[in-house]
Amino acid sequence: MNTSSPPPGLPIAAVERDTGLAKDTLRVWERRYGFPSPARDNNGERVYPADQVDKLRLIRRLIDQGLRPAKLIGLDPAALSELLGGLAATPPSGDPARSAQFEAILKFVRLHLHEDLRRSLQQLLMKLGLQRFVGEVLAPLNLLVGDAWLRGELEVPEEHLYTEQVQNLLRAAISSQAAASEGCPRVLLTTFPDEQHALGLLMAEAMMVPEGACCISLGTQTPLDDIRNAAQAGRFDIVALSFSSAFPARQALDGLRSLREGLPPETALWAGGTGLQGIARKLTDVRLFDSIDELPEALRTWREGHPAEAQA
Amino acid sequence: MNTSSPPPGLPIAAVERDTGLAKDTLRVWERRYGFPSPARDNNGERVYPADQVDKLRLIRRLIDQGLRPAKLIGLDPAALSELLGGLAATPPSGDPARSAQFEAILKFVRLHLHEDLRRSLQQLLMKLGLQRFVGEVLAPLNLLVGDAWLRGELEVPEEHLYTEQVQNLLRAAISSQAAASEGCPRVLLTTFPDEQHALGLLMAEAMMVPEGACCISLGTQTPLDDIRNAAQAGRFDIVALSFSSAFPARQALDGLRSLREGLPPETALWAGGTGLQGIARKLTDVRLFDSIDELPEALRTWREGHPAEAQA
DNA sequence: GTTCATATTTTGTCCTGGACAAAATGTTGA
DNA sequence: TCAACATTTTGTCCAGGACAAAATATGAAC
Repeated sequence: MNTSSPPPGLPIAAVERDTGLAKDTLRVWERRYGFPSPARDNNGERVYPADQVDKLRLIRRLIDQGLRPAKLIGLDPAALSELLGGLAATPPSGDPARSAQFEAILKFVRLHLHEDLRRSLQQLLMKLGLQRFVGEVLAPLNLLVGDAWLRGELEVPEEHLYTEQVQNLLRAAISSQAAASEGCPRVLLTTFPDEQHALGLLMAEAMMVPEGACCISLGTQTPLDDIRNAAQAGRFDIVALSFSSAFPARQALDGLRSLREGLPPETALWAGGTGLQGIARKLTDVRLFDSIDELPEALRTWREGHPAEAQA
Repeated sequence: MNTSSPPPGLPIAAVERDTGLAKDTLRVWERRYGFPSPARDNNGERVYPADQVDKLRLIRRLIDQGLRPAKLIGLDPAALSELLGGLAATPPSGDPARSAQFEAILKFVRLHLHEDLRRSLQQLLMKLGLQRFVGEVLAPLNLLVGDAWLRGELEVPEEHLYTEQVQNLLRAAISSQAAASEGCPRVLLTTFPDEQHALGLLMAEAMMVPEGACCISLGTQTPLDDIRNAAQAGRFDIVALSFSSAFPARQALDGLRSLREGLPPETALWAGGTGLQGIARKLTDVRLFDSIDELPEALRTWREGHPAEAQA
């Protein structure tokens, strides 16, 4: 705690880091739209005031939701927040009791009550079992957390706290089930290089391990060539990829196509996650999942088509 | 598997992603040193051949080790590899039996034998207990893996595989110990925004939880302001930060200083990891750890200085 | 001969302003 | 309602100049 100095502002590299907007984009917006309008330091370099960075953050989130810069840059922060609030696609949720539980969990996240958070998730996991926990709790909860994040009700530490706790729970649960080491099919899980979110992978793993699949996760951000090589070297039956909501559709499409070409035809390619929503179904020989609930059945279907290997 | 087309090369954005070298840097090297010398597509945009990207990757690693571009750019890939090999600071390691185990584990990583890898780590964990496992196995093993990675003996998937397995093991072990929820002191763990590596945090947590500390991890990449806010709001006694080997020293120094100023004096600030090696000890009121082994004793020392809170 | 302060080189990042293709949107006709 | 085409929007790329921070070399003082 020290004397609060007048807000000095951030250099362009910090703004790029904080907002996710490329330096080139920040400069071209300034030229084109007149916003942002950073001050300059002695060296002529841009210095962005904190309030402009905040507005940039809001704009960034709206763009990720499909809106376009020209319509956003003129608005004031209040209007932007309102837009974000209206845009959040909170699912109606059937069971009111379950909804109440979700609200309680969200409250724990907001208040950093990590122990309460851990305990309530743990209880649900024990009550429902791993697969139903993922499908009925984590999937909707992730949407709720995503919406709250969009609305600005959650900040970075809260989102991180939630992710950490869920990760701890899932990894522990998966570990305890993973006795079936020689399972079938062999599934390779990972994400493309620009995808940082690991929860989707863990959830997929949690859905498949109880079915007896042999899941090997490479974590996030594996280069395409490496995915291809690892899949062939490890004789995997299925390569599974996860895409979170803001992943650029084109990149996903191109990547999946290219990977499909590079993989042997007998290797299945599965992809899921909210990032694939509006994707053209033009992909041949790639299984797209609208919901993580489809995974167990997809596994069973795969087994029916591969009776020989199923007992290897 | 399709017909192998002649190497088309990568656009500058992909090279930035793959090598970690900024687009501006790639262009200024080309202007200054004549390397890289990418082809151009119909639109006049750079297209980097794969072999140049490989060389750039080697150069990048050597720069991270402290060498300078001018001396590296002229060398051919073989010479660069040799430099990397000679530079690897493989620690001598005392116990030969332990060394053999490490070699076996490295072999499992190289061959993607994830089940053997999991089992051998698991056995060592059971035999040594969590704290000794981290200090005596993971710490040296991380160095070995880092060296192998430097030399190019490990690629992305191997490194990811290792990280995933260790993470699974540690999270499961920590979860099973974490009964002491109301522990003391309260420790907040995280990393700075440009630090992606999570293993250091988990290892620190694994060293402290058995001592009865209440550890809350925010995972990687928390903005400075958010670290400060979370630390104050959560009434943490200690904020612990982890820095991996290539973290820019200046950024660590500035960040730690700024965080120190922003935190209440009664909140301790601890920092560790190979990224802090050559850092000036000019930081006042920041505890720097040369080795993770120092953590348990540091905790005990802290408790001696805070007898009142120790039973709260 | 070591330690500290000062000069010199190296190096990464920032700048301007122009260009253009890919994506998104609007329009037209079946 | 959908597909094909025209138009606008938008992000990324380019060249080439500039400069401060980091790294290294030089020299003075103990």
